[in-house]
Amino acid sequence: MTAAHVHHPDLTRNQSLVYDVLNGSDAPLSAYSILDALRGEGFRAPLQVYRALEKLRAYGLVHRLESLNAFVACSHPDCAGHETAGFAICEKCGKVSEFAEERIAAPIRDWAKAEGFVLAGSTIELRGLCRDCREG
Amino acid sequence: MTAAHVHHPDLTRNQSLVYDVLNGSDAPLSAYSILDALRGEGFRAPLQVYRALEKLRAYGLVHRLESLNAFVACSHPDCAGHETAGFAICEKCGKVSEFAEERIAAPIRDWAKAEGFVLAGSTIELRGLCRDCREG
DNA sequence: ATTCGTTATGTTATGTCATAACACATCCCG
DNA sequence: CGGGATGTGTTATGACATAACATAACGAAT
Ligand SMILES: [Zn+2]
Ligand SMILES: [Zn+2]
Ligand SMILES: [Zn+2]
Ligand SMILES: [Zn+2]
Repeated sequence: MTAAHVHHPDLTRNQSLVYDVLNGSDAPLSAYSILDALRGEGFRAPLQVYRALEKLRAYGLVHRLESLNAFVACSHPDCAGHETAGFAICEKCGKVSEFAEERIAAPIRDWAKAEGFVLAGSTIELRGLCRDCREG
Repeated sequence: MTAAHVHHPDLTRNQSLVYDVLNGSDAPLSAYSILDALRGEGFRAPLQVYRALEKLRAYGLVHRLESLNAFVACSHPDCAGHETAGFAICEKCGKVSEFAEERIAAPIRDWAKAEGFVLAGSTIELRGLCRDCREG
């Protein structure tokens, strides 16, 4: 566990197990990968994972990557706040960088406002090569 | 068919059928919905739809909405060009507005450049209420 | 016109991701 | 104690996507 989210509303055993698996991975994981990682802890069925993920996402501890059907632990201290986080996904090594740039979020909010679109949430995912993989 | 994509590399029969279904819909459609819509034309299996969709996406005629697992016809004349299109999805009526705002795309490219991230593609999807549904 | 590579198609089976429905347990508060 | 809210376990099912193989259509080169 990194230092990012040490403090938090008490997690249940299942939620904590799922979070730790995600946080210990350096790439996004599918729900079924998490399930397999936790069979030794007694997990048997997908719902045990999905229900934990649902809560962890509500707490802002975990994000879903829509373009991968996979999940990552949040890398920011308080992500429930910044609702317009984005993700840069390396197609070679699988690593994901989460960013929360006001320079990117603001024009999106502006566009929505001008269109009369009531913004409830956003998915911003970039695909490409991270710096390490570009140079390698 | 709108006037948007009248000119184009010849589509095969399957590609043309799939495109017409998407273009005639005012909301995104799943691959299996398209399949059902085309059973009368002889479609029997998901791959017939997925293969057509793959080509249509390569031509820039169709986009995939990752957050919905669904597909829409492009609403721009030449979408193979602008690689950073975004979509505003109304959670009430299902309508999707495609936008290609330089104000939004530019800061994303700038961020990638500064990070050393080689941008290959992007997913930008907004959820919320469209103007009509907000007022209703 | 025949050959041959490329692209499209048809079909079956399988893989991957996600949720419905029901039962039982636990916790917290009044 | 009672009773609602939340968490859990389990089985079954639904929704989305692709692997693998066979056949057909097309187009350019000989
Ligand atoms: Zn975050
Ligand atoms: Zn990389
Ligand atoms: Zn487009
Ligand atoms: Zn609407």
